[in-house]
Amino acid sequence: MDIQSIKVACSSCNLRELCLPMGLNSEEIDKLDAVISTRRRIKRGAALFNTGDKFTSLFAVRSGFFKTCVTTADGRDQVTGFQMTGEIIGLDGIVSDHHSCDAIALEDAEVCVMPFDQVEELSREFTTLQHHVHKIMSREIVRDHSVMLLLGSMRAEERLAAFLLNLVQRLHARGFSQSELILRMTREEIGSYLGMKLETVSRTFSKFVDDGIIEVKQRYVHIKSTEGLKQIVNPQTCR
Amino acid sequence: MDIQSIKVACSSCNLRELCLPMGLNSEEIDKLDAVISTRRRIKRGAALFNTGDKFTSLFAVRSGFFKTCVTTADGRDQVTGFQMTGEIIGLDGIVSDHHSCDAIALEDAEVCVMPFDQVEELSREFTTLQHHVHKIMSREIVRDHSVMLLLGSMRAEERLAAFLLNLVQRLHARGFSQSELILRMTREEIGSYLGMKLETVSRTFSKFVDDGIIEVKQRYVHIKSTEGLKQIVNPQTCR
DNA sequence: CAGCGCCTTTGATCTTGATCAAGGCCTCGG
DNA sequence: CCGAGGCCTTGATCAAGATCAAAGGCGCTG
Repeated sequence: MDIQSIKVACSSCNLRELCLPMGLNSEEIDKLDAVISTRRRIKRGAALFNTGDKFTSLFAVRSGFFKTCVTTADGRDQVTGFQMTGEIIGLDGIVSDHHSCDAIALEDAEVCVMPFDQVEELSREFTTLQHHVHKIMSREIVRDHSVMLLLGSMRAEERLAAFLLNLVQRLHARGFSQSELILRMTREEIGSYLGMKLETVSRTFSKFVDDGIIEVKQRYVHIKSTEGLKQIVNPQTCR
Repeated sequence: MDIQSIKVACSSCNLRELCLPMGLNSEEIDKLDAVISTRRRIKRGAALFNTGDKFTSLFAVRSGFFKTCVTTADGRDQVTGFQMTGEIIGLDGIVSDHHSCDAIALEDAEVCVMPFDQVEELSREFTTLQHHVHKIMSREIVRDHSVMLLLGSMRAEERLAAFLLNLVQRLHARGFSQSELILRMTREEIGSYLGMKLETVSRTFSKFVDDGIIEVKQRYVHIKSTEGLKQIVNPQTCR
């Protein structure tokens, strides 16, 4: 088993500002430390949880990179999101006490385990934490709506441009470059998320390169013109 | 203004089993009655709220039918959901204190107004209510993921079949027929939700009629073969 | 009851992205 | 160092659905 009994502490975690404890005062953080008592390591390619698993905890990504995906009866699957450091995984499990998607590590990763009954208990005590939990769930809902917009009414180039802008913006918020990134997922996984085939993803990357908007070398991407990408997403905000 | 100071009571509402108070005991329901003190009437075509409006309350649909939709800078929009009796609208507003979508009544409607700060206050007092609020948000997240699956990896016929099955199932849970329904939305709105053009929606309806799976007369739909629709959604669960 | 406007249907054509296919590159293990 | 397998790119062709266009039906309003 990959459960580790490492003693961990939000109070000394440099991700505090990104993660669940955001905005809590020191007394509140001390209490939260008591709740988040374990971390768990996940090897690249392994599942944090699978569809149907009993839901007990939320997970905060401490390092590494995840994808979540849902699967149909007939084997098609759809990546529903990519999660990086500081993001919360597992909200899908609350409604039915069982997870409704798979969460797979795209590189060796570590998560903080937050038993949900304890999160609820502490939420009743601290308004700040309660409100923060609500915001995290609401944020996921708003994000999902924007993915629906992307899938329902954008063309392939627009989708990929929006995807790259979103990724680099989230990485930038974590202190990484605004213009360079390493993709942690395959073309096929990008395609699944964006509702297109891997060949189309590859071709669209090539087109952006031809147009001088980005440079690509395998998983490495250098965004030469953020403006160029923005214009692809919003074809003429003029009018 | 369409705000009404009608005294309302969850305790005497026949939608109790579908709505927020689900599973609460009588003491808890009494307290909730104090929170939900107003209803609001919305005329067909009018907005319950618009993108950018200040978020203060969640709304429970008491009668009527709504759509929610997000809009891009350049004017394209995407229907993100249709809400019927007993369903909760407004969760998108929690994260930023402002709504991130429009909620439009598709027919004359009435909603119960639930000031969110009071919902949070009561949630701290009652574990049942707290857990129920979490479940409602989680359910929305799971629903959104299944729409992503639909938009990202299904073909037009599969999407429409899945849409009809979902609608009729929700209506059936409210005591309506399992095989007949009146669509409250236009072909264009269905198309926006399903990521296809109104002509394609119309053609796909016609194809289902030709195949003898449904009968359609304008907004009226009679499902002659639920099995037929299911087989379209899951092309051969055999293997 | 007539007329208008919106919604819907259907046909013809076109475009985007899927599919099929082949080959190259990079990584990792032996 | 070599070989195998996974991942990526690119080309050729095809098909689903978009777009353009026209006409019919229905309900609402004056």
